[in-house]
Amino acid sequence: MQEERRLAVLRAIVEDYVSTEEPVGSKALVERHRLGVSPATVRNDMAVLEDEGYIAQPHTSAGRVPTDKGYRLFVDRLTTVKPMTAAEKRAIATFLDGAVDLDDVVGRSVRLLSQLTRQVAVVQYPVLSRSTVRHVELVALAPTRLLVVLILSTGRVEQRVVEVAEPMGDEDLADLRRLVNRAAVGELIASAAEALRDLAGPPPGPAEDPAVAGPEDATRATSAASSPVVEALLEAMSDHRSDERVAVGGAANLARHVDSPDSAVRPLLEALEEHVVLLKLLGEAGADGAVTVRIGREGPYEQLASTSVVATGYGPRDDVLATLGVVGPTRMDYPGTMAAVRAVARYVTRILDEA
Amino acid sequence: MQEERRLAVLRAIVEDYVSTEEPVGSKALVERHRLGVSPATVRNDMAVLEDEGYIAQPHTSAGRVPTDKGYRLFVDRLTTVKPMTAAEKRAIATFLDGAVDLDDVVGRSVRLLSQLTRQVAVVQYPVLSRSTVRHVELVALAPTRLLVVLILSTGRVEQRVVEVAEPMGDEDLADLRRLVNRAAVGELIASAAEALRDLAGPPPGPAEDPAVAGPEDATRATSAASSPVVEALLEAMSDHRSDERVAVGGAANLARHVDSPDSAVRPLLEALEEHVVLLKLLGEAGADGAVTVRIGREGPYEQLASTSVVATGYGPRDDVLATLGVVGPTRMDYPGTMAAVRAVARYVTRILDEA
DNA sequence: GATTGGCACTCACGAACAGGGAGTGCCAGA
DNA sequence: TCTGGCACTCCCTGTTCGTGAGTGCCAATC
Repeated sequence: MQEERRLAVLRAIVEDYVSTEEPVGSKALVERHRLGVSPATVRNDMAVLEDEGYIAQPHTSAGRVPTDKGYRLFVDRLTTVKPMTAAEKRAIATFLDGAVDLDDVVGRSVRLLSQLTRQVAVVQYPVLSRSTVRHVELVALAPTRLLVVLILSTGRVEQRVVEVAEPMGDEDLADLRRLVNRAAVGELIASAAEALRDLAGPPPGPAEDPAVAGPEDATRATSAASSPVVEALLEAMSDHRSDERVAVGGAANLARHVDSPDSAVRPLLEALEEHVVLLKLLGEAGADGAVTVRIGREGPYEQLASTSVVATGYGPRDDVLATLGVVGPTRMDYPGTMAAVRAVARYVTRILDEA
Repeated sequence: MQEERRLAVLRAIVEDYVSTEEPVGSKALVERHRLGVSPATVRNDMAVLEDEGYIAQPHTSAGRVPTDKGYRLFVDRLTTVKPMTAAEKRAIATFLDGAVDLDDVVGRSVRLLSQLTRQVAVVQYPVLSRSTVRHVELVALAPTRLLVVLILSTGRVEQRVVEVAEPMGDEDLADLRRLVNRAAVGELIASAAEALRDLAGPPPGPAEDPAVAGPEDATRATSAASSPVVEALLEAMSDHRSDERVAVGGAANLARHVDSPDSAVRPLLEALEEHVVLLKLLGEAGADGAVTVRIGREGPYEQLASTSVVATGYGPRDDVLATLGVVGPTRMDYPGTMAAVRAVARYVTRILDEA
């Protein structure tokens, strides 16, 4: 009974502190919330909450401020994610629908998310490892120079220029293209990589049984070229740079916190440029629908002790392709942020599904 | 004679103010620089410089601070761009040499430039308008769905998915591919666009003389498909999004100025996210070698009155493909920044030339 | 036993104030 | 034309002090 009220008090403290940005006292609390008790009672509750570590005082005779633990309890038990309004949903849908390609989808998402939450938004590009090879294209730039283009099911395009030992004619090129595509198209990139490695053949024994690979496909020129081409493809596939790509938006929102004392804008700005750090921050995302919240020191970086991360996975058909989320001060509107993150993840998933 | 010394005083003021970040007084000036005169003399010079608008006092009885006009004079007449050391040059070269593709070149440049200058670096992607079409690739995703890939001489790849009215066989596809490539490859994108428009043919008269376009190329399916494909290509070519692409790096360096009063980090952070704004900031770049400096209010944005831009064009063979530069507070090390910008532009140009 | 009103206490914050110091302008002399 | 000297200005820092919001505790009350 009193327990229940204590939680109500905690909720009220969190809500007030988030909106006013100032430590909240017992008197102000009973005025702004219909708690039905006197300030003195609230004070008693506060004392208990403080003992239990949910709130703290910046100094004696100041109001109370939620601790990380307090926010945690708030997020876990005291809040229900408020659904977006119909108007907001429509706005999200139309904003994302205009996207022309993958880069654009990601770019729009990040802008949208940062505007919805007025925080810094981070969107990871769909990772390669789950995607399949849609097509491999070879273009002759010069007699011994090829442009290799790898097109993936996510819409991502990787390209490499390779030099080959011998000049290739149109026929050779067509043969090689057919060969490579036959091996890779439709496969997950992991298995495609394997198939391609087989194709290139083991370097020690170049005189392998040609009948296995396909007798009439392998002219001298194509087999000479296949090795560097396959190498480029493998490199493009395993290139971690792609896995690590993220888009960041709304950094200007940090300026709002520039005056608060411990907000530590500096390390966050630095983190935003280190994409590896960002990915670690986003963390392992739960499946679609489950929004992960990491509060302050729960995260992996000591320097970001006063920042929280709200993130979730996205991707078609329960296949979590990547993660998106929001980074902001621990003092943030968790319900609103979680709702926005969830909504955007859903719509992005839908868009990718359609494409 | 006195005129000369006055300029020396101005130079000394700029240098001291840039390094100390504090208004500089007459006494400190004679101590730190061998001016060979007394503080009183310097004070007289300062009074003249202030009358002429080159320096100003934040308040009475404070030291002097350069005005925009003062910085301008300093940049134009009092400074020689100090060349990079051999070690720096080597570092730049090796850092940029590792790049695998265009995106990587740009990404590395922006990181390099921000580290060299400890400011915010901005690098514009090479613009489409000067580049030529290297290849157009068509890939069938489904019977009535094509992936159109446009490959440009700069290494940029644009892609679009288009729906066509009638199913296309492999032959149709090959025909169309040949047709499109014949029209566009090697052309500047402006003339390629024109050629493509001719190819699609005027919609009112579909029964144009087929002999002109090439009799056996145009099967029913290909001519039905050509229109949407060409449309997608034209869109990709004229898509201003590509022209406007820029990379930004080193935003964390802004945190260094977060405490200074009028530095106005906020609008700058906002500007960094608005790529159109950034491009306007970089401005029309002079040819390679000529570094443009815009100081404070010389720039187009009132809100960025206390930020300067140091920029230059880059691109192979006097062909200015794009612009790169640095954005920072008016109080910045102009000689060092100009040297870094110039050096990076040169090396990027060389890299692009080789590719 | 939980709640409440009362009361003394603490401490951050802002205003008012004084002293020190860096810097200036001006003037007379070299 | 330069220099030394001098009075003046004002920013900055530290101090003091009053005020007010907020707390903790206790006795009284429901």
